[in-house]
Amino acid sequence: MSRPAQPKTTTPDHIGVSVIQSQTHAPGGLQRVPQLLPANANANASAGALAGGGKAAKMKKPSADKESDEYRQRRERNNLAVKKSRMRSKQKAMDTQQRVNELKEENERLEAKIKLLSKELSVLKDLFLEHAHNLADNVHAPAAAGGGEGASPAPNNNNNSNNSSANGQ
Amino acid sequence: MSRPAQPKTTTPDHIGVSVIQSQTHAPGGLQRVPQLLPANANANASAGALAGGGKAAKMKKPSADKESDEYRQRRERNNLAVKKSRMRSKQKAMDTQQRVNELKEENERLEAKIKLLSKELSVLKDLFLEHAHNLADNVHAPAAAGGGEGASPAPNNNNNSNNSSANGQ
DNA sequence: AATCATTGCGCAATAT
DNA sequence: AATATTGCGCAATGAT
Repeated sequence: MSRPAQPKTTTPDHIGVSVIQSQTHAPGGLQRVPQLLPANANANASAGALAGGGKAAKMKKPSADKESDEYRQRRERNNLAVKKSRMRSKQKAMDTQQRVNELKEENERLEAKIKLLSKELSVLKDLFLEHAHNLADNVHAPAAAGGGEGASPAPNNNNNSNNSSANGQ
Repeated sequence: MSRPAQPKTTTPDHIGVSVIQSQTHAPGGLQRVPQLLPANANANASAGALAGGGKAAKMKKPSADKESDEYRQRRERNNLAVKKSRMRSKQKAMDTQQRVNELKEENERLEAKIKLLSKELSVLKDLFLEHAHNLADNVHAPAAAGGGEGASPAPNNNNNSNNSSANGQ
């Protein structure tokens, strides 16, 4: 659902206008109070409303002036990193989802196998019990036991049939 | 006084129809200064390179000139929605991860069960084979065999049923 | 037309 | 110093 074709990013956008996107600037909306970050030299334009204190001064470390090459370069690198990071994140999420599907499938497979094995086991057990009974009968009546049911296996095949695994959980 | 304009080198810009986005951030410590600037000031404040004459008039579409109550209100609502959406997204991711763990566990459980069943089956089969041999021996050296065997289907019943774990896939 | 939900994106603070 | 993550707000777009 919602699979926008990302009009941006790798697309021939540009409606043909100016692409101005200077966030964090003074121009129109809110002005942030520069304190920890490089942000000083920009009170040029709409100065009127801003009470930009000292301009043109000393920003030592913050070797960046918002417009500085340094700054722009850093921003760009970061944007790239962010993009990359997010891409990974998404990929990871998808992988995880995939994993779920695979595990679900395998689980079904395993359950099927268990079912099969259980059935086999059940059959064998029945056979086993039946035979045991026959032997017992023979012991008691060595000559010729019940003939009527001779071919009919397992009159008592209901006794076990389910305790295939005694484990509980 | 042009804005940083578009990042020049390999920058993913997007279409920006005179969108001066003065986002303000208020990191813990910094505070945003809600500011009142002439309504129109921002609208076309961008480089005058826009299409036709850039008049600072009333633009209907942007339904609000950045300061409008309407605007702020909408923004706030959206910010809220975004936050909510992202929260959900994260939660979902965590749930999925959780699911993976659960499935993995169940998987192990199932495999253990299979192992157990296989073993049981194996034992029973051995028992059967052994018995079958005994019977065969009896046939060759009938001590008191006689027709007593008529009802005993055992020996040849274990036809297949031994590929317990031979299933492929 | 309005509203909420999603998504891509850039910024800046942090973490590594 | 550099990249990686993360929270946040904006705006476009999808879905109601």
